[in-house]
Amino acid sequence: MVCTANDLLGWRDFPKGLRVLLLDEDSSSAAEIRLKLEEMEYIVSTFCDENDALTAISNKLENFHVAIVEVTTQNSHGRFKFLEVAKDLPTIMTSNVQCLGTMMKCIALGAVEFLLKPLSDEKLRNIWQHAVHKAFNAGGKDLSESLKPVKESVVSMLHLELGNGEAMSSISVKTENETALEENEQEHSAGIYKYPAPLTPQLKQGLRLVDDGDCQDQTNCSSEKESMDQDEESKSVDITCGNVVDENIVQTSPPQVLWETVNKDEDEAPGGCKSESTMSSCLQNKDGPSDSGGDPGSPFKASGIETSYGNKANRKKLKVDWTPELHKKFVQAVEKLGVDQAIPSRILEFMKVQGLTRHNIASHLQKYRMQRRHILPKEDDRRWPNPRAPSQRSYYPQRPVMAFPPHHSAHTSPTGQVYYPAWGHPGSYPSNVQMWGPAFYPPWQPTDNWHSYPYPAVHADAWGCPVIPQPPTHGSLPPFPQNANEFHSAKRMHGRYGILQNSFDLHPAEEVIDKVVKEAITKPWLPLPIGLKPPSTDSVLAELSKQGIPNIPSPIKRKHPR
DNA sequence: CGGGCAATAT
DNA sequence: GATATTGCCC
Repeated sequence: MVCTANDLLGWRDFPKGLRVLLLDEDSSSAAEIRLKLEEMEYIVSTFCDENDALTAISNKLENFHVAIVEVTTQNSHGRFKFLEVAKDLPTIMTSNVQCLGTMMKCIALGAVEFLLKPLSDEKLRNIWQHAVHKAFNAGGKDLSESLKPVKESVVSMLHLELGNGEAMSSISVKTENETALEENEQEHSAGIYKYPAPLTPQLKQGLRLVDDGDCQDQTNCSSEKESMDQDEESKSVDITCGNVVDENIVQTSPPQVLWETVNKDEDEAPGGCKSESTMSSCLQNKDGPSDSGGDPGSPFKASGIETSYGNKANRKKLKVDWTPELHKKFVQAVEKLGVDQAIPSRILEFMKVQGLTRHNIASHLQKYRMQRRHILPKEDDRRWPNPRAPSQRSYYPQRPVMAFPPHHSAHTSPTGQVYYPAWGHPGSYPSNVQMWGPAFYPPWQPTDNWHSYPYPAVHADAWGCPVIPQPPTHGSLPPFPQNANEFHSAKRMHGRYGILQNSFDLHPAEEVIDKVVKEAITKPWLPLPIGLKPPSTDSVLAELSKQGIPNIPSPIKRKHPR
């Protein structure tokens, strides 16, 4: 499946760093446009003279990703020429006058769009689409150099496989909602080439909208009823709803919101309208500095979504989509509350996410605990071969409640351990792969094996798993793979693998390496010390078996019979 | 009512 | 198969 325009619509801030050639004889107009573009973080090169522009293009086509060219009745001829010369550069024509003939000719000559002046923010904001469109439709061969990075970047962001165009998960890709968090993101203005992912901390939530649902059950983000709590940081959960029957995308312009289609085949039962709705968090955090350019319109200028999909007795289940952000919030809540206090209702209260129900939380909590149970005991087993002698009643090691700072670049727990957020910073969440791991590590955890091995690449998992500070030897490494390309397990292993190789001398056995990699791939949530041989479940079992312990109680089993 | 777990659904 | 929802028990 190929990436469709729909997939791209939400990347509102993608264009940062995109280079725009602006050709406009009207200097004041040019200045104005330039200013706007620059506010949007495009990089603008202004030309008043057509020939200069052409020269610039011919010299360095790769310096531009998209062009905006003013056309008048006087200069139209030259502009047409420009279009022909610059046919590899997505060119938007603009003019004060609307002349159908001119428009037609421009388009015919390859202009991607004709915009009437004045060029509003709206018009300008999305000009990047042409670059992306070109990038994806020009075919690898004649794809101009300037657009390749664009393509790569987009591919990265969409978690597509590069190369063979096997854009696998394009449909399953869920855009992540990112609170353009308060922090320190690397603001390389032109970073698009280097760090595509971080570049888009502004990536806003993607909401899957399926047509025809009742979106407005209890939880609609649009529900203005008792809107969010009076508080300042409430998020809300947005539910997309509707049946899975064919749906068309509705592109709303509300900032940070992407309505994305879920093209599921309706192989569903004919009669039974299986309306699967998902609720994804849509941070409409007012606090967010995110609204940089803010949408001119109301932050929530609902465009039809709620209105058109609002009714329906079809009150089907709203499936909560635990986006990383939502999850993160959840984890934070749990951590803040402390394990003993972490019960659904409190978590719910703490999270302040509109639309979430206690049940949702409970469910998630259940999974969360399951994961912990699955993971921690295993690590414990490594230390204490006899799993049958649990030292604690609780599966959740107690840890002092700690107050997280509002930002997540790093947290320091009372014990001095440094905690990192799941993915470097919220903006760089590279995938929709949920990573489950312990939110709390037992105090003992980091003290032995963990510390002995360099493990700079992976700092934490989604659960806010603590990580050790970077060893000096790897101090120069980035906090986390910054490249969204590394989104899926195999690739995410890159970092680990690198470490692995570094510690090759410690464990030269290739099988070991393979095993480690395999397991790491299989269980991406495991922040395993790579230098250390991480036993797979099987190997653990085998080892235990060798030691006379035929099996270990399944962690999945209920704690106590009912 | 609400927590927690298993069963069920998607 | 993983996740989320439902159902049921306490």
